Amino acid sequence: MKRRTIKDIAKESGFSLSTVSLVLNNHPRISQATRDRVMAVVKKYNFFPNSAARGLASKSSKTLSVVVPNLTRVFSDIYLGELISGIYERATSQGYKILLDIATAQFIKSQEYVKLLASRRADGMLFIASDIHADYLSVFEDSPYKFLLVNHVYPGKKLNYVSVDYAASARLAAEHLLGLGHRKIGLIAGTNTFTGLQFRDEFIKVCKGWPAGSAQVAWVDGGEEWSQRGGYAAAAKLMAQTPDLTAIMAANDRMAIGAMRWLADNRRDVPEEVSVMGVDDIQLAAYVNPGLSSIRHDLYQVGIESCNRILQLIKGEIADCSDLLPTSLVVRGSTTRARGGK
Amino acid sequence: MKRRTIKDIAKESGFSLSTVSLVLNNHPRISQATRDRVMAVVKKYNFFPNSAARGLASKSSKTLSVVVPNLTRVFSDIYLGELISGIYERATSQGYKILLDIATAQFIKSQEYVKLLASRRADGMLFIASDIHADYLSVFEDSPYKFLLVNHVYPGKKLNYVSVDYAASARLAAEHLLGLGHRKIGLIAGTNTFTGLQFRDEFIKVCKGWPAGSAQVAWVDGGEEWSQRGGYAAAAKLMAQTPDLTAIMAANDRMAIGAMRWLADNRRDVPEEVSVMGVDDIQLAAYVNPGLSSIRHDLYQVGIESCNRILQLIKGEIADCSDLLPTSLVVRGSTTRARGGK
DNA sequence: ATCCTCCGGTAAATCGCTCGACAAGGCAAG
DNA sequence: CTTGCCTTGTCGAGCGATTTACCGGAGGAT
Repeated sequence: MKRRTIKDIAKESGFSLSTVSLVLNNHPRISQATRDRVMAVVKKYNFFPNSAARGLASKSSKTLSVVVPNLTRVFSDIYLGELISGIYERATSQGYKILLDIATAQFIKSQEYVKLLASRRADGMLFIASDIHADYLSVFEDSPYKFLLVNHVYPGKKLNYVSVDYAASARLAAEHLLGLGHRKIGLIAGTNTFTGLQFRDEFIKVCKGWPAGSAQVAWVDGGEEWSQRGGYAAAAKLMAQTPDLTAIMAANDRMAIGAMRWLADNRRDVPEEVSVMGVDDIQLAAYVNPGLSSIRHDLYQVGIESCNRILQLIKGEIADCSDLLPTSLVVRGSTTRARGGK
Repeated sequence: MKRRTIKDIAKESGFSLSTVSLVLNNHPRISQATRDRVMAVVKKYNFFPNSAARGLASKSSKTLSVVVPNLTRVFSDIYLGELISGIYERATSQGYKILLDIATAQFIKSQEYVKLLASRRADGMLFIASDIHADYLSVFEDSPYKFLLVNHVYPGKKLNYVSVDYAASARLAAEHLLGLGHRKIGLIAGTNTFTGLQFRDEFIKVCKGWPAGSAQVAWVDGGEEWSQRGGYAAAAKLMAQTPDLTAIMAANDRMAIGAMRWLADNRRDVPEEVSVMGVDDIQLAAYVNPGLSSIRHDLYQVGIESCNRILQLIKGEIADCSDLLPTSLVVRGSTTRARGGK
């Protein structure tokens, strides 16, 4: 079975090269009759136009680059799943394909992030892998490349982004715990992203300034990976350091679940002795015992929106983008009124 | 900043178009001196050759298509994470990029799976999304397209595959439980994949034929998604149906964890009353309480191996491929000697 | 009948790079 | 001094589409 080209289709259908091309691109210029006759041949051979040739001539690859963080086994992260599903959904519906990359040391070092766009392998880039050391992203400030941070921000750099509003989440979480009377709160923070820092700072700020009586916050770092394991260790550290705290707030659900696990292993009842709260509202949050109170982050929606935006940037419909999406409180069994609270 | 081409580099460096091309492809034909002078200009402009043009001229996209199943939020699945990480690792080291797709209804219906290869958008396809209804994959039997099933098999079709040996896993699991004296076993099976069926059949066969006394196996379907939720429901059904069983075997860890959850909710002690066992040995297996006994499936390795194979197929180094990778038993706290057992 | 629009289709110039065939120059051997 | 070979670089013909400008003919208006 020899490889066919548009030329073969043209010959067989009796029309010109250009006509076939126009048909393949649904150009209105072509009459229905011609269209049908050409398509019959296309179907007959199950012909699909060469995409490299297409890309070369049209100067567009119809491809989006998606860069995810280099966590050890990265996709285990539910967080990414939602995001990518959302992106895929939008991208596909617009005829775009997704090129997947992991932000490994090698990826950064070899400048793959700019190579992808410079070589036109991708028309735009959705970057989910940002952290506070991603200084190399400066290339994209005022560049002609279409670039967007997904669920991240980079204060001080002019970079497009679509993200959940982490400061708002911090506020919701703090208000929930404070409202339950908690005044000694342990915070397991993620400090390797700007959104993580925003969350921590805002959370502490709200606790300090609470009208009904300021609360103490002891915070520890939950580790680079925001993992269950990290949350487990962090809880241990927190409880050793401040044995009398009545609530633990973790910057994501996985760390919160790790913390709950430590508390269970050490015979501390949740929520009777210690309330625990997470962020993201991953599926598993409803499945642990007791159910984990959380802040709902609709990452699927962030994926959809990010993709919408990057496509608009590519089409030139917008010049830049900085969206913050709202979040909401989800109360389950893991948080309750502080023991000994008023 | 205007878009540069290889021609600009040629002009500026004083060499011909072809020379620059050869330099960029590390062709040995070119002397070090020339190479250096050309590369200086390339670096100066941070030039990256247009990949569409490259693909067109070289008839190779240096891209691999990876197709994952259409579970609701697909990447939440740890299973896939390992696989994709392994694939990415290999692919990248060989200069290949990864094009990601989800096997949605639309994907199947529009024949994207063949379009990707026919349009040369990808040089080969790694298909992780197979199930027993994937009949459309017949296109790839004896086709010129480079296609490989990842961690799946398709009895009756001549398709390349690299998979963990599910029958061997079934044997290991059965022998473990039987060795602990279990004679009434509930099986939560996955019946929408051939590997799932192989596992079920082999498990039952070993139980029936056990030398020290054949065991009864009651099996139920864990659902299409092999999820925690499915495992939970399946456990309920199983215990209602056969209240006196002493062990539950689930075809993957997530269903096993769901089952454990049901047992906990219904005050049945694990493993004292009911032993529970899973398959895959996902990270979470060590994190539940008690730790989940499982069969270790090194999916990362499957990813690596799959990628190796598809690259060999592409290069024509091999003509077909059917690899089964070994598995091993991991004993944790969730399985113990059957109560009332001999 | 003449002129002017549309309408539907086509010719041909790209797009930016690869690679096999060819050429020039240097050097060793005959 | 040829001849022949080796090394290094260049020519130029594609690769398979897109897209702009052009063109012939059918109607409609004058």
